[in-house]
Amino acid sequence: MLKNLAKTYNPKDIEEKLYQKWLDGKYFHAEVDRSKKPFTIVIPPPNITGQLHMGHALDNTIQDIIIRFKRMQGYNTLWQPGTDHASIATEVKIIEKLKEEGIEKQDITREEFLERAWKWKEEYGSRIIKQLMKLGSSCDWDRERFTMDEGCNHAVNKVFVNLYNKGYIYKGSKIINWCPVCRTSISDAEVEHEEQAGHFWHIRYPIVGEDGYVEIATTRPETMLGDTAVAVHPDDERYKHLIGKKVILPIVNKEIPIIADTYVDKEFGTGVVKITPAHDPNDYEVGKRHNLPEVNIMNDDATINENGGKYAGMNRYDARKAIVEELEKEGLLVKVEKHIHNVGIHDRCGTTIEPMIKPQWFVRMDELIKPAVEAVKSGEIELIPERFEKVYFNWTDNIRDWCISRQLWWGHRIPAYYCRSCGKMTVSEEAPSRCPVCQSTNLEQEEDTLDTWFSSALWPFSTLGWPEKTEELDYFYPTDVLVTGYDIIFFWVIRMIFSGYAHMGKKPFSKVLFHGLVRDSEGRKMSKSLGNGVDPLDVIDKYGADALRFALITGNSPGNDMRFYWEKVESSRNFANKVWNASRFIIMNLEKDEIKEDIDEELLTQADRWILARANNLVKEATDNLEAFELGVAAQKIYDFIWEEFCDWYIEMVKPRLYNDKDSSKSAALWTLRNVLTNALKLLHPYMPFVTEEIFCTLQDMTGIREKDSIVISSWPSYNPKWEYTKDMDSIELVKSAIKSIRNIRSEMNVAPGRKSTVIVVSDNETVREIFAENRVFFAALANAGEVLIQGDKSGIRDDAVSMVIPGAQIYIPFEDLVDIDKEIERLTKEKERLEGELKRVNGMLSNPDFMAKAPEKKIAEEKAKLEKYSDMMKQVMERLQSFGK
RNA sequence: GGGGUCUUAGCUCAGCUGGGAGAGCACCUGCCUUACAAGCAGGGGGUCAUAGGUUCGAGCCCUAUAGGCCCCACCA
Repeated sequence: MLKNLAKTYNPKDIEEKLYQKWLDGKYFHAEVDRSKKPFTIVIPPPNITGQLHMGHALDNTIQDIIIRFKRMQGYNTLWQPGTDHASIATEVKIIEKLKEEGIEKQDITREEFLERAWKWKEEYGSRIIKQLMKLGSSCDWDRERFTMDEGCNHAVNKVFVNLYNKGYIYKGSKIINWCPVCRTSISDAEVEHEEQAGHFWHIRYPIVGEDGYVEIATTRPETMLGDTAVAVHPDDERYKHLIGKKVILPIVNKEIPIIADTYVDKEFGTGVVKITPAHDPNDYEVGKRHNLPEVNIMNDDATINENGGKYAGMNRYDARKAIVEELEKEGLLVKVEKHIHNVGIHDRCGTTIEPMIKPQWFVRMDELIKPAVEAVKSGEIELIPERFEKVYFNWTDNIRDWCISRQLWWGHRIPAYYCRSCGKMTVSEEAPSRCPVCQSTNLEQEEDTLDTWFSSALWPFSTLGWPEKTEELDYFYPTDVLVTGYDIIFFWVIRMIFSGYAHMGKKPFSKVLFHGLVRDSEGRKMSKSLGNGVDPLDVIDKYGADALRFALITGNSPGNDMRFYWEKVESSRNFANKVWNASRFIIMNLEKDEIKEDIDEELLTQADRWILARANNLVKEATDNLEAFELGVAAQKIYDFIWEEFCDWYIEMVKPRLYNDKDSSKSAALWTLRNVLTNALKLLHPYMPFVTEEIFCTLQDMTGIREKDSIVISSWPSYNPKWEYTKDMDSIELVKSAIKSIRNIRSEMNVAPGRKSTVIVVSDNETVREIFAENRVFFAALANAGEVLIQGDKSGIRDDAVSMVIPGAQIYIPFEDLVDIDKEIERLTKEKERLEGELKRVNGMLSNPDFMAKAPEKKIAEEKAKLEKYSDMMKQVMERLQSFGK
């Protein structure tokens, strides 16, 4: 079986097999178990239209790391998965598909349309789920939900009726954002603002009964067709006398009043504003204040309607052009200026929004938002990083009613029923058979559907069974942490929070962990139109899921955007390979011997105790970091430990013992290798689930020491005081610096790699000499030393031997050929200068009375120890220099 | 207009509650050493944007300035 451990790690060979094993083992499945503490995450449900992109990859990797970590810690973990029906996105897809068949949406019935939509969902809706599996996501797939499944539907209707009955949902004609392409209203959150280069047209409106004009500046001349007033500021001396008079609306030739309203900014434009209540939100407000008529001049596709007279049928931009031409012809156009202004566009399709007055359904937010504000203020819900609280409060402080109705077919149809006989409306969860007022059976359901986010807002409890009183709901709710991008804080996070309080009476989650966007290597957003997107599945295909996951997590901090680099994936892949090979080495050695689970601790060497202590320390730190969601920091520490301390130092140190069957501590070496490797694999598992599982299982099969069938359900390593790092383990650090010195000298002196050097260690400290004596084997193994002499003084050392100073000792390497003494002096002088710098700093601190008085004891002690160390090294350097007569 | 955030080695970024500047990649020099060349060993490279301030001590805290990015906002 070991022969199968290839020289390089090949993710393709194992990922699918292992994922299937996890599914078969039901390791991701959670059942209510009151004897264990639950830990729950609900997935941000990906759209059924979606394909896995880097944003998903990052979001789900973070969730998977957390959930795997918690699972190993012994929590009863539930990662609740599911998908979102994505009303507009899906409807657009269906319409596109219909078009390919030459069918327009209006050519088929609602029922036929929905039939096709469901078919589409069955066909493509699970695509993204399969992709999430490739990433290694450990969701409880047995509990997969869909925002339009029966249960969620039930929840949506229930919530709608509840809110309606409490007066929080109302229907009304208000000005809303209209997308002329999608032909639906959208909420404020779905409008993006884009700076566009436009124009300022200065137009004259003739004053009725006088010769004069008022000059108006507008960016949208076509809307004049719907003007019902002209406004000035009440205090504007220039126009005060005109208030109450009338102007003739050009082209339309209609008299409209000049009104006074403080909304007008005297300084801006000409100080006179045309008022179009039906197509501008501000004008709408002005219109309400002054009881102005609202003249809608547009059709749903933003072409001019019959109110636009001869312009009827033109689209908004053609009409603009034609109207400007006509004004010019009539001498009413004063001038045209270039003007940059903000234009609202629909975030889904990029179409310029047309404000329109239409009957729509709204959620009144003022009351509902209160507990959501309080929760974050009091810390009951924690946003990570904290700075997003400002963004959150900025939105809640300026909250406006939420327009929830959409003129779409795909979605939750609003449970309101109109009586064709008496006109009365009934709102109820189930379709009423008769009108409660007139008993007529001639009822008709509201055509509109709900904003897709209406159902997403209920996700944390609808997925757990609400409105049924399920065990799951009782046990897993509130959930623990929500992981999502900061870009949907308004769409989703806030709405889940207020919904949780409104319907459950409890918060939906305790913490929200925000992450940033994954950008391309030049820092641009990945987008289809730019063609700069990197497909996570390509990355997985080339380098493996573990490499992708690790690359996405390392080197960035919560909430910050990051750039995607193939080089980073490559280095993560190299790390996976490093782990693979180190394990291969260990397994190859374990194979030859019989391994026991326990060890006679007497047999452990200093090096063994050192690496066990370092591993123990890592357990503590990585666990702390993970608890605080500092995933990148923990990953870096695990990486450094495995690569440097474990592979580059410990494994190299242990080789002589492994290759010597007579070595009495060989079994201790093997035991330590297995022990440390196992713990390291566990710490790494949340990040790199596949490679760690493969090795973990091989290791178990090999040694016969078995914990669990899978690392997924193995237990998280815990800090063990027995292996605490103690002072005497510094001996290994001392040996390490000696080895580094020898390597350094050899490299600088261009010693041929194969050639052995005699090494003389000089120390007047007996303890230090003992340390080197005990560990002398490492000099040959790690630094290619030949004879190693350990002595108390410099006797017998040639003057031109090259030396390095380390704390408490000097390392000499005599060369057969004469060494360039000047070069040696130069080296020593450089070292002297470095030490002088250090001593100056330390002495400066210690001789500063303020420092001595105010700095903590511990810090002072540290500095004193350093002073001693550096002084000693300095002394040695000086002696050496003096021996050269310097 | 309001708010956030960033400015640290050639590039991309870490740096946890203030206590001797780090990683990956790139670069230079040796090595195919029986786990790994997707590797090993050694090395060069930073006045932590600028200017003040707080502090015994500042990359980290405060203020201002410059530049980049982002979000929110009804100036026609």
